[in-house]
Amino acid sequence: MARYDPKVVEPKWRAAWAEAEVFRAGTAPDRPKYYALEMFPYPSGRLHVGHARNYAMGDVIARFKRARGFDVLHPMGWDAFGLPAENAAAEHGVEPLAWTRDNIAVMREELKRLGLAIDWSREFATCDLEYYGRQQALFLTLWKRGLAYRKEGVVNWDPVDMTVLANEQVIDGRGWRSGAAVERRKLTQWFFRITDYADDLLEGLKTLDRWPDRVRLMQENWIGKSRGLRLTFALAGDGGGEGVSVYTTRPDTLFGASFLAIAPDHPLAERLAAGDGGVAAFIARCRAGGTSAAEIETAEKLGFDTGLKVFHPLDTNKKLPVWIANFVLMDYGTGAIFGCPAHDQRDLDFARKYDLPVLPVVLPPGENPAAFHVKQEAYLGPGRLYNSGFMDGLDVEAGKAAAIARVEAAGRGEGATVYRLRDWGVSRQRGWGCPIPVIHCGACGLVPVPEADLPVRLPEGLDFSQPGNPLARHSGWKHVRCPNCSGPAERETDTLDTFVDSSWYFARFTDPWAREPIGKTAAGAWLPVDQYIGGIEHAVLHLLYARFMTRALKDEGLLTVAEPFAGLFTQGMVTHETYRRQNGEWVEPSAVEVQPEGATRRAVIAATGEPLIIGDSEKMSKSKRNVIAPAAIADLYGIDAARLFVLSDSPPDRDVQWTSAGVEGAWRLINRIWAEFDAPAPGIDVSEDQVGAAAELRRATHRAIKAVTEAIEGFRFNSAVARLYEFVATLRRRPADRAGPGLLAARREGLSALARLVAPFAPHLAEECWARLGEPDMIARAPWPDYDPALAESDEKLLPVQINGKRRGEVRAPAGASDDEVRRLVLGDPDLGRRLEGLTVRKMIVVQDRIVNLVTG
RNA sequence: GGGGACGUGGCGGAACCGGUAGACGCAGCGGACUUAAAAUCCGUUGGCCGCAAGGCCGUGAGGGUUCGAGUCCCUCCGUCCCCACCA
Repeated sequence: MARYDPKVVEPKWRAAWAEAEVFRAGTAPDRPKYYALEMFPYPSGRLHVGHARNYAMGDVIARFKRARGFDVLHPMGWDAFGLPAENAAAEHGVEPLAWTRDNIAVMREELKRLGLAIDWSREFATCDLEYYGRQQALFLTLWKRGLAYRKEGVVNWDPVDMTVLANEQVIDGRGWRSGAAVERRKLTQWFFRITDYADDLLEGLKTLDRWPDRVRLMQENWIGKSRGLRLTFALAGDGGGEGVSVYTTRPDTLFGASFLAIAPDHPLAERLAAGDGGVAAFIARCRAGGTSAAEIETAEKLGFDTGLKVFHPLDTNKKLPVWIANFVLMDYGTGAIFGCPAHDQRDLDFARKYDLPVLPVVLPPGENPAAFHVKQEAYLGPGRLYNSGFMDGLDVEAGKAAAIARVEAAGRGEGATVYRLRDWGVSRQRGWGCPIPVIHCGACGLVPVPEADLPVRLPEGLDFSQPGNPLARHSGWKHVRCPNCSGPAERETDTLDTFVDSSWYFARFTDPWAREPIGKTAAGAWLPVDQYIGGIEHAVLHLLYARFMTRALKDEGLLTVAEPFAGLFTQGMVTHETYRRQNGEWVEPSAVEVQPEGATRRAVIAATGEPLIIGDSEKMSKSKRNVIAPAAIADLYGIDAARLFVLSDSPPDRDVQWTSAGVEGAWRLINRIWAEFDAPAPGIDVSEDQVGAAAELRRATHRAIKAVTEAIEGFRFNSAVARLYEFVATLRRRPADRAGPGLLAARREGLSALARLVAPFAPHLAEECWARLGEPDMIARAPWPDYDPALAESDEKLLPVQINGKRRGEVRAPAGASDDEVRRLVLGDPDLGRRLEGLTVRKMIVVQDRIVNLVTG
């Protein structure tokens, strides 16, 4: 009996797959298409088992669908622009391109070692000129369509690194890399007009029935649609102009307004600041405030009374003061609010601080108008309007409608829909990204780089040693002639946010050889992605940007679908225990020995015996030194064991804790499976009834096929692996292989099914088993086993019998037995009869093939 | 502050539609093989009572609906995630 040796078997089959190009997509036009995709990795340098789990999941789907008769597209590439390469360049003086290419080379080999069913012929990196050059063409397309534009906006500015930071790069008000307090700065930046699609993106969520509810909800909240009233308050006195436009979702509380508040960035505030040092100083004070959650939580409400007054739009006898307030945001609504302190907590806090009137206008049910007062808590609940003129007596909803109607009739405003979603700022002051293909000409303004001059190539030899944008510092690159007037001009030195790179790569994969950015025929044939797999951390940003880009490209006629990802699965992480020395230094798991000690365990450094502190199981990270590399596992047990383990121990959308004992369990399974194929005929139990044994084995086989198939389809890989364990245990019991053609055939059927059921999880092992069965072709090309539903069911059921809901016995009944049959069996059962002595059966509930419950009086 | 998810043995988890709670794995315990150990194999393992047959309890806590609740409803406790001065 030959021991299974993954070190020999695994490379052999990987070479065979590559040689035969089994995973090449688009080779079977008669088959339906299936596009399986995992979010492509950032080439950070090393693969860890978290990657392995992510790609193993996609691989199970890809291999399963291939076996089920689909022409599967399962590509791989690299999300290759980004900061780590610049950091490496700054710290070690290496070119970002060289650093990235080296990392890709290492990670590609590591990925290949996972034995993934990937069409490697389609591989590309976003830092390839062939990719980002075409992205520049797409940028110009968006610009032409009015979906890209420049505007002055307030951005997160890192004063040390001298660059704009995305919101997600600001952690607790500080730059994630420099640690410097982030400033809010006004800068002219490029934006994508994602807000044009706000409603469409929201509506589209309803069609994504194979997305997790949680992700759809997060996107819905992020888009943040609200219905309300936009109205203008006319300024009293001179200097009035057009008045102040305000947005509210509570027009019903209009009569409770006691002040107007505008954002510090509001044009009116800036106009006032120009002539008043006090205003200017207040605005500066507001800008200094941090944006972290903690700071917002504790931030004091600050206000500045401008001295201006506005008329109440529904009651011109009433004038309201205009304040500048730090809690009003310029980029939501109109950047101005009316304050109704009685029914908004923030307004109330503000009113109490600055001694402004609090007039309740919604009377809670059961309250007396004379007795009801708002003290320190605003009233947000339902009720009847009062103190509200023509709206008195209406409920909140009717009041909203009435107020909107009246304001519209008076020509002072209109019902409006407002979204929380903001346009996507895509400018980055970075040197390692896709250059924005635009030229600034003193005479002609913004000029697109002509198509013939594309791509705009990143220059080599950029200086990353200083903070700021190396493209802007580069001596020659930015100086060009204007394509229009041939006068001296400058290139745009901002590069595109790397989220732009990842918002169309899935379309490029369908035809990476296309001359144009997107090969329309291939994209039309392959998209949408049938199953997309990736981390929950992209629930909003990447997944929303990709949905926007797909819509924009559809409107341009380049794509035929609006939704890029028909199915989405968000996988959990792989975690590992952390170990640290008494002095706090982290120790990597390979140096640690963990021993049981009573009910708990103790960890020591294996070499020295030095005791360690066992920490929580956490996401693998370099800083905590708890990273496990798949290669290390492959050396010990083979990559199939690692694949099996990361898929088996937890549901795929939950985190899984990596343990060496767990991998050893998977390794045991591999050896047990191999033993069945390697030694097909020992172990005889002659006393067994062979006909019965064959039937039982066939039942187990068809049951296993059914269970594993359904588990894979339902993304319950952990359950699928559990069913494999069970099935192998059944085969191992090995009733009698010696004689009886029925039994030998049943066993052969079982082994053939087993190999194919195992194949998505442990593909190398499966190939070896398949070959051992004498199959001439590879299992990678074999069809998924079918099951016979009749065979998967047993013809006799063991029905538990409950008396008053407690299990008290059981009866054997033929499958599908009628209520009456079961009744007779239950009443005729001597054990149950004894239990029912002295009791009257009032009711008998029979659930076919499942359970019986007797209710006694 | 708003929104959401989840609480099941020593551990990871299973139970898909309300129908035998704890599948499968890990760890533990007992045994076989071995001079011995490792590996492997067999058995066993929710708690309590009992020699046994068997009984009682049990899915965070409390209540409800139902013949029947881990699953549905209400209240509470705990953990985690997302968003957040969003008008």
